[in-house]
Amino acid sequence: MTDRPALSKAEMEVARVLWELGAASVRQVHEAMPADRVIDFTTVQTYLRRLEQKGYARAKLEGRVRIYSPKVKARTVIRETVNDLIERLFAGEAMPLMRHLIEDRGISDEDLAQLRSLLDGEEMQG
Amino acid sequence: MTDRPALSKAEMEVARVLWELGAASVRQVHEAMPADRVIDFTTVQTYLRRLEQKGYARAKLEGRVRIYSPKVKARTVIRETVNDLIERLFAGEAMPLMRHLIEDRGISDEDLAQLRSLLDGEEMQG
DNA sequence: TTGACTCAAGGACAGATGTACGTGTACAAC
DNA sequence: GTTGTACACGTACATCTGTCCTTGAGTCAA
Repeated sequence: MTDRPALSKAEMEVARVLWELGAASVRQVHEAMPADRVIDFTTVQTYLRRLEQKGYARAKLEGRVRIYSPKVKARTVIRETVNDLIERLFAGEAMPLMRHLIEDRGISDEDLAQLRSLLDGEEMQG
Repeated sequence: MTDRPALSKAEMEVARVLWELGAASVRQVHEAMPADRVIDFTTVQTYLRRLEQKGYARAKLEGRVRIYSPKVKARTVIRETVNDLIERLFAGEAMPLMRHLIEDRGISDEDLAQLRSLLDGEEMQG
C-alpha cells in the first residue's frame, strides 16, 4: 500500500501549505505558513527537501530558484494518515472518530446541515 | 493546554489497549494487543514505562507485578490527538475531515442511520 | 535445590524528527 | 566593484521513537 515513509507532523504542515499553493518556492511556502506558526526559513527549506526525498513532492529549478510542487495528492495522504490514526487509536473503527467529531467538538448549525446532505448523498450510492 | 508530551504512534496502540483493559500487567497488555501486531513483550514493557513517564499512566505494585492503569482519559487523548491532526492537516477545520470520513470511506447503512441520530441529538443542544 | 519461568528495570541503538546554522553563489542597487 | 539580499545545499545535533537485549531477583514445581 504505502511505500513512502509517512509524513511527520511538521512535514505535514508544510505539505498542507504546498497543496494549497500548488507550486511554490521555499519563500512562498514560508510566507504562507499560518501566522502563529513561528518557523525559520531554512527549517521550511529542510522540510521541503525531506518531502522531496520521501517522494511527496518534486522540485524543478526555475532560474536558480527551486519550485516545489506536490507529487502525491492531498486526498491520498489524508486517507493514509486518517486510516493510520483510526487503526491505532480506534482499533480500526471509523465510527468512534465520527462520534467524537460530532459530539466532542462544537458543530455549527450550518455544518450540521451540510453533514446531512452529505449523508443523503451517500445513500444514493449505497 | 497540554503539558504532557504527545503520544507517539506506537505508544498510542498500547494506550488504547490499556484503556480497554482498565488496569493490567505488562503481560496482559501484551496479550491483548491485536493479533496481527507482532511486538516483543519487552517492547510493550518499554511503552508502558514511557506512558508512565509521560504522565499517561500510573503503575502500582501488586505483589511484585506492576499493574498499569490509565491516568488520562481516552477521550482527552483523542481530543488532543484529533485536534492536532486537524490543525496540521486541515488548517484547523473539522469539516473536511468529516467529509473525508463520509465520502472516502465506505459507510454502512447502519452507520449512516447512526450518524443521523447523532446529528439529530446535536440539534437539541444547539 | 535446581531448573524453568516470570517480571522489573535499565541499557542500548539505529533511525527519524524538529530545528537551525554556515558557506558559497548569484543578482541587484548603489 | 562592493554591499546587501535571497537562495541552495550541506551540515549539525539534541531529542524522540521503535525496538529489543541483558541482568538479576522472585516463584513454582520436580
